[in-house]
Amino acid sequence: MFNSTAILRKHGIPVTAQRLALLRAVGARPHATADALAEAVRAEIGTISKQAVYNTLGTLVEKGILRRIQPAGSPARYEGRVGDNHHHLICRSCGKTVDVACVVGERPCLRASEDSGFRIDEAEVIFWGTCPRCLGKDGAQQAGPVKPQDFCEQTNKPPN
Amino acid sequence: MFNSTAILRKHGIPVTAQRLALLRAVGARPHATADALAEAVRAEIGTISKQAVYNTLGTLVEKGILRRIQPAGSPARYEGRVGDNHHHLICRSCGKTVDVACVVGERPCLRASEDSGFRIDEAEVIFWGTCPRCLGKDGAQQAGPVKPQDFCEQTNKPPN
DNA sequence: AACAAAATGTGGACAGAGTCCATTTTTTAC
DNA sequence: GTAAAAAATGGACTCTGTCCACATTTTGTT
Ligand SMILES: [Mn+2]
Ligand SMILES: [Mn+2]
Ligand SMILES: [Zn+2]
Ligand SMILES: [Zn+2]
Repeated sequence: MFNSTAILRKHGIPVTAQRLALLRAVGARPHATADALAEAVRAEIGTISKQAVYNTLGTLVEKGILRRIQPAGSPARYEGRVGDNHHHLICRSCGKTVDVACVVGERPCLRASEDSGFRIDEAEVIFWGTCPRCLGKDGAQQAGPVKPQDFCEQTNKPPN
Repeated sequence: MFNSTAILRKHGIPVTAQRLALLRAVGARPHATADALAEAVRAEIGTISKQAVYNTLGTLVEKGILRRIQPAGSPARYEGRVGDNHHHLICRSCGKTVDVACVVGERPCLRASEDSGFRIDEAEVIFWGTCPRCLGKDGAQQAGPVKPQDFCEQTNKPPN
């Protein structure tokens, strides 16, 4: 109720109920989609427009307050863990997304073998695989992929 | 006129004019989008439906004949360079995409610091930066980003 | 070469994610 | 408290990609 306010003020961003609620929602649901965050905010303050969600998340990402990741096959996801240049590990079957610490820390953490004259500022790494739940108990692939909706505990949205 | 045919036959995929044309189009335009490939095919054989494009590219990716990459902020891109697990370097300003050799070769080429019980099969790496053209001559950022359309030589689509 | 079954291609409706825009409401600065 | 600036709203719209029913082409078998 004041921490988020301070963050917005510090960055010169006008403080609104929608922004505060979004910031709280992201804090509670790392790697959530814009849509999942919108629903979370609606549950808390009643209503927020799709546009306010996108505008706010966009602004917060620009200011470096949030981080946006856009894995293949998924809408964008947002998280409050910024500044540590960590990476992600995503289940191909159910979409479960977990953080993976970067051993280097600062970005870009990898060096490209040839830079083709580019000035490289980031090395984005996504590890793809199958999560423990989607693996059979013996490590074999289960019959059908676990549907994302079957899965998430807090929301009935694709998990994480 | 026979190489692509052989590839399809080898994988048990029925040979159609659309598939042959798509395969040629991808060969000539690495990292092109489905839409750009559709236009290229239309220029060559007159017409192809959007659905045939998506179905065929999907099948070819499944069979390992093509590779699909889905960088943030871009529609999917396709390339015929498969089996070498190379990575990509993308210009944030204009979208120019170039291959970066993987020093390891086989995938997953990176080890995650903790696997959280996942069975990891791929480490996807995208280097983000600014291409030589989008950098000023002294390395300073230009005033405005170069629009993708201003850029590509062969097509008037977003480059590479 | 001709045929039937299987697989593809086609066009058009539709869906998901995100953007644009005019208008209304809220926040900020004085 | 007021006025200017910034955000929020909601609805139209765009861009990628998918679904579906039906027409056409490929295959592989006579
Ligand atoms: Mn994360
Ligand atoms: Mn490539
Ligand atoms: Zn899973
Ligand atoms: Zn560029």
